[in-house]
Amino acid sequence: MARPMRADARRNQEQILLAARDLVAERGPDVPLDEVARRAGVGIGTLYRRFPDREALLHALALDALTRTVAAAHAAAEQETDPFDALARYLREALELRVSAVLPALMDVVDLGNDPELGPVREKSARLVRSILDRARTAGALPHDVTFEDVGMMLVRIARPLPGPLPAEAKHELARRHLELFIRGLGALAAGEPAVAAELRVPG
Amino acid sequence: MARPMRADARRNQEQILLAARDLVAERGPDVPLDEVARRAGVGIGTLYRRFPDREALLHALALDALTRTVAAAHAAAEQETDPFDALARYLREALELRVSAVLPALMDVVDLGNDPELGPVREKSARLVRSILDRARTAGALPHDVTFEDVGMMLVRIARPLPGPLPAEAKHELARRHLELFIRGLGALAAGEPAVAAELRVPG
DNA sequence: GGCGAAGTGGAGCATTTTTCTCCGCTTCAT
DNA sequence: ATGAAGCGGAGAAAAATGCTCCACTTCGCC
Repeated sequence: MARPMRADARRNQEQILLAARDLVAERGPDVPLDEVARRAGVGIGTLYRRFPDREALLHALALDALTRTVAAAHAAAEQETDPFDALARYLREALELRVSAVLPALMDVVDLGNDPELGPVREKSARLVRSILDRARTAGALPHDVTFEDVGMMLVRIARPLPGPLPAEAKHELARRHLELFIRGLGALAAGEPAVAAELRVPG
Repeated sequence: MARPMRADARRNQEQILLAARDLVAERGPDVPLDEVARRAGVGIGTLYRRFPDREALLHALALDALTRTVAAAHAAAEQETDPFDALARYLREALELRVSAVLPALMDVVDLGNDPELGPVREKSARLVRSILDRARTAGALPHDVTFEDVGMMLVRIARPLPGPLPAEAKHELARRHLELFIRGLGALAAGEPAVAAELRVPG
């Protein structure tokens, strides 16, 4: 039985993951580990104690991101009655969590699909998000030719911090703005589509 | 008088810029220069002869990208009569040129604004693109609250290659698809807006 | 409030990566 | 045919990064 961690150690571990999340989102999976340690406010030795090497850190980061995605998708589906609102809510929450900036950056390094620990969580999150999308589409709130992959990738594009001199918080504010633009665009496209609902109704 | 370059030297210089363009777009401004040389099909010595250091190369790359942007904006404005078509055409052409992937990557390293050689070209391109946007907006083909910066940044988001295992060409194909989605979204948003044209007409 | 287990930090060595020079050989253009 | 221009890439030098190790500090239990 693993005995519980000491309180300071847990705090440090959380800070490390948080720092890693931001730095990986901004600068990719190769960011020097001593920078992660510095931003987390711990020594490099502490980082290496908790995560024996880069891969261990990135793996933990991926698991964290995926778990939060599942929770966010769940919350959005449960708490919003309107299908389009549920979709919008999920997208906004995913943006705040930075998952769509972190996970793609990890893809080159961690095998999200086949890893025995990450794979199932990833599948679960995909299933949940897919169902949110399907519901929106069935309700006529999403264009028919916009796929799961399209939405996911656009979210990635929007979530990835732009290069440039702006402080990180300003960049994130812009990302929020562009996400709203995207959400509005989806809604407008769906609204302008000729309804095909008739074809879906049971004849007679 | 600088005498003209030997034909093979010119070819090599072009190949180097092309290779740098793709690699900088994909991997940022820190890509190892010998990789650039390899992709260009030249020796590292050749690269260093033409561009004494990394900054010289990136500077040349920026100038090239800006110049092409100006040409593209010009062509779009001249050759399309419909204002929205002109905007769409400019966006598509900018995507093909990779300028919106390359220039932001250079921003951290080259001062596009204040550089005496780059600054003016950049201003010219901004002026042209702004006018394309203004015309589209005046024609009611662009939502009012979507700014020059919004469009530019969304183009950057779409143009930057996503991380992941896909070959570069597949990534670019996806970027094209998402640009079309963006263009359609802009159109749909504008179409759904209450017309304010009345306010702009001369009273009486 | 004392004690041992757990945790910490960062100097510094090892390794890898990247830069850039140098020069003997090749190619172009006249 | 010739010489000026160009080429390539080995390898020395420098920079970036990975990671260990251990003297010191802190926590949490009694």
